[in-house]
Amino acid sequence: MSIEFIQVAEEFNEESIELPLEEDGTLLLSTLQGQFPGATGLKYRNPENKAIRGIRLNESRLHPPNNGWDSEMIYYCVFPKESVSENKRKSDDVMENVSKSKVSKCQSNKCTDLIVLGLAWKTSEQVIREYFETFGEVLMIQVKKDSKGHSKGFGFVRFASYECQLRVLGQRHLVDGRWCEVKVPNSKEGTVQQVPCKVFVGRCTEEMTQDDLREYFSKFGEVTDVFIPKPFRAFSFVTFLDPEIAQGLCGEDHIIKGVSVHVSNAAPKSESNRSQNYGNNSNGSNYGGGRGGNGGGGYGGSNFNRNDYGRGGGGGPSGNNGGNFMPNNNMSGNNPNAWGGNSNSNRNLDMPNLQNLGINPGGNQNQGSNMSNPPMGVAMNALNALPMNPALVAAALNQWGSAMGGLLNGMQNQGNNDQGPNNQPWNQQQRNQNPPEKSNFM
DNA sequence: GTTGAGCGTT
Repeated sequence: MSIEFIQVAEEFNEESIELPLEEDGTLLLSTLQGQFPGATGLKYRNPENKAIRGIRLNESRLHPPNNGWDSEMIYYCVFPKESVSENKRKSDDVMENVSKSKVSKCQSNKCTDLIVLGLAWKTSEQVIREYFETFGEVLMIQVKKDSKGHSKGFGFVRFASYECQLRVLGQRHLVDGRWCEVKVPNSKEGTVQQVPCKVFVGRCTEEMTQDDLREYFSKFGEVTDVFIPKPFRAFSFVTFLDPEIAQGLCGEDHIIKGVSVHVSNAAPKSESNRSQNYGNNSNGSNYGGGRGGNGGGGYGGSNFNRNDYGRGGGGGPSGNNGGNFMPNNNMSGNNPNAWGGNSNSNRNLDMPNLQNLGINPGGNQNQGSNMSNPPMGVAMNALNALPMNPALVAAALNQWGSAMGGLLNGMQNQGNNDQGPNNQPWNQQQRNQNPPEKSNFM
């Protein structure tokens, strides 16, 4: 009666792989991740009502649906937001291109220790290692502990390849039942030069879909995100896995669907542009920046539509419009001046989120300093002072924004409101479709 | 035995 394998595919319309079940009928998450690095769960289409159903996940085991696994069914991987679902394809070529290009002279693609925030107290280095090894070779895992040997809830990870580092920074992480954040540590600030992954694509037409852009730009390297503002605004953002690919495209014209588009840096430009406002706090949201005070909330009220389960971080302090940024308008006169105050029409933030904008809300990289978390303008000034290519500077912001985006997407609910018993995050429970066992967390 | 923003030799 029981089956030994189930069919799993990365995406719809992709070929499936048979994955072995355990004796108890569950599928180990590690088994899944062995074939699909970065996957955090499974889903399938319920034949009865066509709805997508999630597979129960508990203690790193995927449990069969109530009526058991169906050997005829294809189960599909679930990836965290911003996860790269095409890892199997382009990554090798990308890194080839990169390593053969101008990168080596620039230390931007060096791995650094990454801080992992939000670990469960219980989580061991071994468990963390097993998790991150699904992304690639791990050189070091460290959990910081107090004198009694109890975890402080954070640690460090170091990858062997920069590609892995990029992937990991670009998403959030479910480690041992907790959503964790991985960032470049503050101590590395300024040391690590991050390069922009995101480009601005100007002169887009309304006919260009996300898929069109993705397909077109994928030939240069792995595309991890395509953002098209709605309503239509004649530009979009394309994010590549590899920043060098992104850099290489900047300044170029490309023809997509017979239309010439212009690629430029998706980054804040100069001081002069910075007084602009991303618009409208009409829904109470705030793209951060502006307040001179602490680096706390500011984004709490934002509505990140792309997140299915991380919502509800009730309104952070509204950071009254300081420190906002224009995308780089200098390259193409065609970039619509769209960020500025138009926008009562954008009710629910179909505007790009922080990540798409490449913005570091609240200057969080300066935590722990006495700089009172300067708004971006200040950060930019500081960065401009560095002997770096301004494009790379912009990129750094981009990267930070990325990390922050992950934070916003993933961390919003964890540990604040609405937690279950024992401080278990309900969002986790929702994902698991059942309340987590206590043993999951403590 | 509690905690949940943070930033690494212990």
